[in-house]
Amino acid sequence: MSDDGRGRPRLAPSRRPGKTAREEILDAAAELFTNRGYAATSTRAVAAAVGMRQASLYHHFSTKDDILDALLAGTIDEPLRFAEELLSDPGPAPQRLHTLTFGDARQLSTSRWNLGALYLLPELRVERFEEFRARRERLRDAYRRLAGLVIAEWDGPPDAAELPFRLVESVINRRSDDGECSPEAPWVIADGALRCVGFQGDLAALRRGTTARLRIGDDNVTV
Amino acid sequence: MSDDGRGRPRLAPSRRPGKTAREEILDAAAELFTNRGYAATSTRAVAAAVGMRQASLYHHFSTKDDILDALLAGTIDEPLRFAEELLSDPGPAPQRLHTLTFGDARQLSTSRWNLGALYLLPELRVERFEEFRARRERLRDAYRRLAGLVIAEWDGPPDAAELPFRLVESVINRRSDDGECSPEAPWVIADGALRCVGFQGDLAALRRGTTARLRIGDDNVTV
DNA sequence: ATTATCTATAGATCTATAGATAATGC
DNA sequence: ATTATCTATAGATCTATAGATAATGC
Repeated sequence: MSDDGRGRPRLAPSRRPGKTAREEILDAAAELFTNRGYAATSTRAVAAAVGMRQASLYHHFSTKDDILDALLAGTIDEPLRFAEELLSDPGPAPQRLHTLTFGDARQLSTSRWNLGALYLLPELRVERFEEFRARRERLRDAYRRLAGLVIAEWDGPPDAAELPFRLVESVINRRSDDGECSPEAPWVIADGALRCVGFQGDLAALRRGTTARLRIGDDNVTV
Repeated sequence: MSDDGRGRPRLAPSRRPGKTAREEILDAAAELFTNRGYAATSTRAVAAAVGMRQASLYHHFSTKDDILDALLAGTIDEPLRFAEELLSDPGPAPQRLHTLTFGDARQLSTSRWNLGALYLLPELRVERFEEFRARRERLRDAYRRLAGLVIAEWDGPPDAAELPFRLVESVINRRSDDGECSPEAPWVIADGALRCVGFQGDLAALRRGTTARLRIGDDNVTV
């Protein structure tokens, strides 16, 4: 923790990754919320997983909902930024859609916890989470627009514009069912997204373009 | 209720569809579990939505988990039966996969409550729901096998066998996000599932075959 | 003085059980 | 007698707050 030494010491030693107590709490909450459910996880259980007392959580978060919101916000900001960057990019639409779907599918499949499983929580249908829901809708819309461009270009099925976003989300279900998602899956999903919207060009070329854009293998991976 | 008149009368008049108290409870629970979450819905709330006292639920179900299990079992049995029937059917694989994906997508999109949203609940990861999880895995496996046949036939991507099942599930997410799913969606999903696995034949012909098999428009719709 | 923790607890739940009651069936 | 409801409540939570305590910073 960056606040190391400040404040009364904990009874138990720290047992979570994270530079700050806040990060430790978020890591513990992510594990419990995704594995046991949000409503089913008590603040006491989160505190125990961090190695602190239940009341001490409230020094870092005002309510349990605030913990959930911090987790959700952390998953959507970068994908949304990248999607809107790609949407205003001048390159060929199929390549952009391929890169977006692969990038997001990979992020969802390799993140430490399967936080995407929280996106459909009925608990999010309240004003408190309006901002998160709005950002996710913007991401969904970026997918639809990009897919629409490919559909127009390849004379694909007009109503299929929704499918690429949903194929990417399927990573969440696979991790939920199997505990993991194979490293090939994001590629298969990106290819599948293009096929769904009627693209019949060279998928291998799109894979090369996506590899180049995301600099896979470099240290500069940004997604 | 078929037990009409038997037992002490309720204080409130019945306000749910269903011939029996059990069915009324399941309808109320389905609405609340899907709209507010399972753990977040109290047995008191379910009882209030039925128009009875909290304790009266326990005359029909021993535990809250039993209510959830009854709801889940009711959604999986028929799709599983139909999937395994199609798997052992002698017809062309693309037609069978098209019919299966359309049938299930339509069922998920038109059911009274979006019960599919309960499939990923972390609460289901306990012994109590093992049977439900096993049945759902059998359904998933039937999809994978049928998809594998089409992939072999059309030299499609070997790893895409998982995608049709996930595309069908995307109906759940769309209802969850939008409150509904367009009547065209099941057709778009069935076509998309075939495209994903490399099928490049006549989709319009598959649609006609699916229409015939499911007798859409007849009174005999079985899925 | 400030910070991060701790102990203790208020007040509001929640699930499930015990036993009474008000119908119909026989 | 049987059934389906009711009232009442036990016992176990759960979230959040109040106020004490044990560190470091100044």
